[in-house]
Amino acid sequence: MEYNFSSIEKKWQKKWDDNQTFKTSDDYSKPKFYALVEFPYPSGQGLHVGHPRSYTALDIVSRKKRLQGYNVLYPMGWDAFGLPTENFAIKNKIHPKIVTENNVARFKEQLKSLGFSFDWSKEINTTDPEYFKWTQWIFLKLFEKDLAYKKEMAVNWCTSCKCVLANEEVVNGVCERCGSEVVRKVKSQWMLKITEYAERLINDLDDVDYIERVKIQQKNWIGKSTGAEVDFTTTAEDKLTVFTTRPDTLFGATYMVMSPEHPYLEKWADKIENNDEIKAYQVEANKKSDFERTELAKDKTGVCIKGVKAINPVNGKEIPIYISDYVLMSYGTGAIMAVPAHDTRDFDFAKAFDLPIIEVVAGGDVQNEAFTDVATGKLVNSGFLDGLEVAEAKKAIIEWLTKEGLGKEKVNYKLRDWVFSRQRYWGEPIPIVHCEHCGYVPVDEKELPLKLPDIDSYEPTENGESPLANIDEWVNTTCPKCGAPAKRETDTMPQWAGSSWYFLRYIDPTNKDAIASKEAINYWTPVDWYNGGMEHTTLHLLYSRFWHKFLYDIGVVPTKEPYAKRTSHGMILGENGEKMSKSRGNVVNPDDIVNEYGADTMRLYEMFIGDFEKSAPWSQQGIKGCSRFLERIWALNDALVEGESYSEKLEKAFHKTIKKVTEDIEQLKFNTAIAAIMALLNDIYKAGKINKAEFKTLIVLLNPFAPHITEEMWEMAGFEGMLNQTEWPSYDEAKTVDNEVEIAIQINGKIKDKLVVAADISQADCEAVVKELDSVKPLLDGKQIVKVIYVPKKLINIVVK
RNA sequence: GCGGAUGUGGCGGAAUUGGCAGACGCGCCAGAUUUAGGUUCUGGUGGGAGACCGUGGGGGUUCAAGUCCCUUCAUCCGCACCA
Repeated sequence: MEYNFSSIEKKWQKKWDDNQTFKTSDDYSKPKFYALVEFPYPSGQGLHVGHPRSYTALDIVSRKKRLQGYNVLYPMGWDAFGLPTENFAIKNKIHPKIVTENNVARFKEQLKSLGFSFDWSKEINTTDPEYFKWTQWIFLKLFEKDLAYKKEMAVNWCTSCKCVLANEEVVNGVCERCGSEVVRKVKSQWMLKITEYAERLINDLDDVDYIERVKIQQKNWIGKSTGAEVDFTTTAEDKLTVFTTRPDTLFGATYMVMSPEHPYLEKWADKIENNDEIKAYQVEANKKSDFERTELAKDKTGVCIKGVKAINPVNGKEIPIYISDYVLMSYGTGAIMAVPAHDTRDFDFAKAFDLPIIEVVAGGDVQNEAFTDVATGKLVNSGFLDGLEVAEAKKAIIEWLTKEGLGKEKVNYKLRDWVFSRQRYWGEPIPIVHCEHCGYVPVDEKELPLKLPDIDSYEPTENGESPLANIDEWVNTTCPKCGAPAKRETDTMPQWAGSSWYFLRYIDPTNKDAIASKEAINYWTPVDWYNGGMEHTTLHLLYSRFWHKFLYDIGVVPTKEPYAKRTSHGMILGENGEKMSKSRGNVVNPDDIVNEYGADTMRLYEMFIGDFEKSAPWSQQGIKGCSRFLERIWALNDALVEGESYSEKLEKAFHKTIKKVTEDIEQLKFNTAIAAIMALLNDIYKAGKINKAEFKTLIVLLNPFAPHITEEMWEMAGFEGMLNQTEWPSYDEAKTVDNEVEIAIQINGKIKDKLVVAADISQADCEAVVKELDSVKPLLDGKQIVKVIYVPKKLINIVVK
């Protein structure tokens, strides 16, 4: 009978649906396994071939875990708020809600056509008011705990989206989404104090099983550095405080630099003699975006402040103060002490402005190059620090500063607070009311969800306000506290809000009284295995860890970390090895593959394509190999025989394959698991027949990868029930070991021959046999045997002289 | 500049972590089946006529190196004046 994948796949997809085969059990006595993949943004383009790579991987894990007796939660939902939908809505004059519905319907159909074992009864959608009610609720809790605040600040402003972007959303100076120019603009924004969690976000990485590069990337992003804050007195009254990681070099500070935005410049205006020059520099600096400032201004520029000097607290020396845009207001204190001898930037600046360079750590040639090594070298020209090593000097100077009241130890982070406002319609409304008397007042929890009003125009206003600002009847309300007329917050939340906690909602998606029931949360958290893209490491993954820690602090969740294990899949590239994109014309549509080869082949190929964690180019030829493999599997229907037809060799091959596949799936090595099954099939073909027990084992092993064909073959062979209700095969360790092995015979490390021997042959016996071989004996003639290395089951190496 | 990876046949990729390099698949070659093409099946397939040579290049450690050490080159990704 022909392998008609199309009808087989439809048949089983319907059956699974009708029977709710993959519905998660409420039996909390069973061991649980929570498998999670990043839920997609339902874009108008439909599913990309990249999506199924992640989904298939954890579908394989989920299906295997179910067969192993776990209660598995493998859910799917929609991260549906966001700009592309809104832009499409504006352009085509369709409500974003409708656009979302259409896109979701398409995605869902595509996902179902691939046979994923999602529990669709747990489906969620971030744009559903019953969902975002809880997104808003979490925001109110953050507000209540002072972790949400409003602040006037320079923000990244996308000129095309007319919207604020988080730092993370600005890539190379342009908007990550639309590619338009991003400029700086001062606006009042809602912020979340993620910085308050910086230390815990670093430390708790020790307790989770994330792939190393994710941990490293998150740590780098948070950017912890330990140093000291030091107060410099000035000839103006104010102390100028700096942050430095090298307090040990304090004696070498020959000038100071303030950021052009430093508030002291205004304050000191009457003491500064060259205000015009400074103003001009500020204007220049302000014109540049952050990108230009860092990208183009490698040559140091700046202006010396005339009329105010600073005093180095360690030696009382008067030193000049400059302003320069290489010092950022947003990091540390907005001012630095400059030690040109031991910092490359300070060195460049000192050279440009002809400032003195004083060596305080010996070991370099500081007149020609900054000496930044901290591991070697001892302090010089540094008074009481002389002779100490850098680490000792750090300790000593911090002690001294603390004692003298001139400074203290200090930790700084690169991580900034999270800009949480968007001037857009299609997002969760921020549930805050602004009252002239009471300030920012939270909307009463009972009022949630605070829904979006239906409006005709979703365009942001020219002055950058949210479209909601135009809806008077929505904006105007009363203060929940004092009852006076008040105005609603018109900004909405960023797309990251809904995805920061979605894995909790899957647990109990229809709960009206809480994010999820306590019992369910206690059972299901943390997520056991979360797979997603590397691009979400510093955005979604960090944000959701932050929210989860907050929810832990307020007693909503029982675990400090949301995800016990995090892995990441590589990209699927176009056939030409480049990233798939419309403009490159190398996009592969998953629908076409499913139509031409079937879902099982598609799934198999995406897993066989290469190392799961690395990117790999698509190949139309390669997919044929997987299609052929399934055809060969299917053909076994005709090779099926009754009774015990085991050859011992084939039996061992089975046990080895069970072991390999079982282990490989856990280790993300899907490609080699499939290769092992292919090799086993080759062995079966050599035998020419297969008995029922072997057949059963084979199709169960293959089932997680190719669920439709294996269910069909299960049914055709007359096994009981559905395959997905059976058990994962076990193996006998003893039967994975061969009795006879081929070992390599080496003379001086070069292979001269191979020999089949009993696996447990002794070295002496083996040596005796080997030395008499025709291929070996002449080579030993007249030589002295220095030693013999024998590695059981591997090789024997005779070293001669 | 800093951080992270990667480099193995014509191609995608394996290699139990120091022990027979190239599993598995694609492609290719030959044979069988077929009127033929396609499909399918069987066999072969790193290079070299050979001794031998082969995991980006060079050096080293070792009985033994894709794997460890030093050095160098190339490509990709992330961050980027973070004091």
